[in-house]
Amino acid sequence: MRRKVTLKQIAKELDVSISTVSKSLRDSSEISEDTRQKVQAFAKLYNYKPNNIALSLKNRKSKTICIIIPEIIHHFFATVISGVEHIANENGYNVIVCLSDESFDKEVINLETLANGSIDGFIMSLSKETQQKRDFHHIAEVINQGMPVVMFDRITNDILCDKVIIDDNLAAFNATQYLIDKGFKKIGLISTVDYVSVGKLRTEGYTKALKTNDIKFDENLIIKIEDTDNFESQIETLISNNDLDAIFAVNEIFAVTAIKVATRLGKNVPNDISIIGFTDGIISKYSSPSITTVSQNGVKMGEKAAKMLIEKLEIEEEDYEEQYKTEVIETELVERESTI
Amino acid sequence: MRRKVTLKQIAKELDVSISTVSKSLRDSSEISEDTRQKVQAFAKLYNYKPNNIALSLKNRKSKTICIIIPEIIHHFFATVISGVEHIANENGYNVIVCLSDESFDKEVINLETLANGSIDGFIMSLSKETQQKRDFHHIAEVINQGMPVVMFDRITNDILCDKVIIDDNLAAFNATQYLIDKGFKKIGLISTVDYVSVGKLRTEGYTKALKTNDIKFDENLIIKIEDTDNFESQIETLISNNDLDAIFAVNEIFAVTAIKVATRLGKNVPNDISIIGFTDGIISKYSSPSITTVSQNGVKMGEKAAKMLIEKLEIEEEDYEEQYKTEVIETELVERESTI
DNA sequence: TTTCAACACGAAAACGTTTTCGAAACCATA
DNA sequence: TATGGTTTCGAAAACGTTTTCGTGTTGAAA
Repeated sequence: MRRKVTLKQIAKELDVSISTVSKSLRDSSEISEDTRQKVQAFAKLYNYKPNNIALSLKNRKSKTICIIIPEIIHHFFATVISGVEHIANENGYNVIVCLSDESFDKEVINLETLANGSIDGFIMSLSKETQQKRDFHHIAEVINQGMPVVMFDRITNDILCDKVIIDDNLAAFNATQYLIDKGFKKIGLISTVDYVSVGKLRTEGYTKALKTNDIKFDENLIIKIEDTDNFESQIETLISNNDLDAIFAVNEIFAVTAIKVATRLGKNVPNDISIIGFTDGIISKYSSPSITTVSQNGVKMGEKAAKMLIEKLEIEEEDYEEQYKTEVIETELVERESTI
Repeated sequence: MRRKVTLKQIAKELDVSISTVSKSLRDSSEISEDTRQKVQAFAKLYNYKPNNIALSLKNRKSKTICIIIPEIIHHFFATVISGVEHIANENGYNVIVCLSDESFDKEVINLETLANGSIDGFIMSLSKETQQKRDFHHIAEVINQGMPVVMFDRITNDILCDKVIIDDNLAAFNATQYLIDKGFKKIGLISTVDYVSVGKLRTEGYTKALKTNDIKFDENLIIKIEDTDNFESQIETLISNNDLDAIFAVNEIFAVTAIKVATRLGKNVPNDISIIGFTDGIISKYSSPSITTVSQNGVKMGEKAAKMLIEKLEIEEEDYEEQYKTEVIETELVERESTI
């Protein structure tokens, strides 16, 4: 177990100065062909690699970005990470992944511990708790310190920064419209509580589609799920109490559970009831019947977010102008077997 | 946008030395109560936080660990990350996530770029390509440089290091035995090609169970899937050409696809054919019928791996003795609807 | 022989910490 | 007053780089 070799050690061995070694390795013209080769050969022999930490300190940048997500188990977030990682790697950046576990406090801690030189910028999606509290001072703080932040998916308008989202409202509108076009009138909605920004937006899209098509809005056809424990019974109540033509669910889990419950209640999907989900993950793909769903393309979101962040990081200090963009990623309705 | 304040700046403002500031902030008894309070108040006012990079350089450790996985989209790996992150955070470590995308080259690059001070240790699961090439020099190298490595799930015996695995062989044996106990004799196996270590082990467990119960081993009942593209047709051939009682699939995707194909072929799962999968992810849980499967508990694997790594990192240099453990995580058969 | 550029290299600062050691300044005791 | 022990602080080294600037040596031209 030999320790990593440093410039100093090489310098000592070859009886030259540290500067000479450094310059030789960087092919500086200041150094004679002779010593340059000697140094390079020696460095190669001992497998010299510059110490990243020292470089970070010197350059005042770490070439590392951090992505904070509420949950890694969600397929969507995993795909976003995948996209971020891809672009980051292409540009020589590393990715630190932090999980907030939907907790405000963990989000704060993550930001605080990493905003001290460890990383160059953040990509983040808000935790449920943060959205509920509407307390964003921790984010404002890191931005104020000059650290770029890109928010995605679960964002807030209270913070000025780059954002990448899908048009949740429009996507939900289109999904609902798709059902309406099939001739359905009694369309149920399985959504989340309103403080989850995307849940609220999707609910609004659903409502708008109904209104646009002059379909009576019925409060009873909507359930908003808070905790993830006993939502199956809520869905069961929804389906058995109303003779629904179709259901729009704001995520995969809700959609697949709706299918399961409907089937158990003796309804055939899609013949008796059509179901549309949101997020095109493995559940939608492998469910039977497979699920018609709104595809968000998490990979593309991650890639876009990473690109925006890195772009901010690489512009020179003097050229910097405070200007924020919000990118909207296209969604797509993937038609499968759960709709007629 | 104010830059982060440093010790030097505080020292200058208060007209004391850097050492005094540093000591004051660390509550050194060398400093008088007076100046200590003065410095601390000032630091708090300007929200001073020590620069992590500088600390890393000084302490020669980064308090960061890296986990390299083949694919983040796989639910199992996501759960492992979750476990690692949890334990790491508890111990004040950050987690860098790297994806090898099942590529040998990316694995090498990840190891090389991070093994230069950026991180203190690795947790990794081998890429398919690496397992196929059986080339592990890159891992041997970082270990040789004194950097601890913990391998999990997809491991190799060619490298000496800490490992955390499940007993794939035994788990597969138990799953097969479970089917045999139900009275099934014609049991199909959907596995991966042999160079994927876990695939091979699970195949062996299956074979052993048959042998132990004096059931004739039939080559035709086994398929080993290489690429993930057209495996559905292979499964279809398997099911339609043999009148199977049951199927053991070595992962979720294969299991759920088997259900889908069997259903399409007019067979009822579980009444006509029972199916057991491997990995207890969302697919198994939300499939209809839900899938009886071997639960690996990725979270526990990740936690264990992280614990082992951090333990290695925190022992003093002089107490260090080269000694490696292999931890086996218990598996569990989760009974659901896909078996009779 | 003197002068001057070109060449080859080294010293030192800088990035932001922590820590060791030395040195003033103060007080109390002999 | 001389001695010695505290108390309180600062200088400097160290972590491993890169880079600026200075300096000594060489060779050629005057």
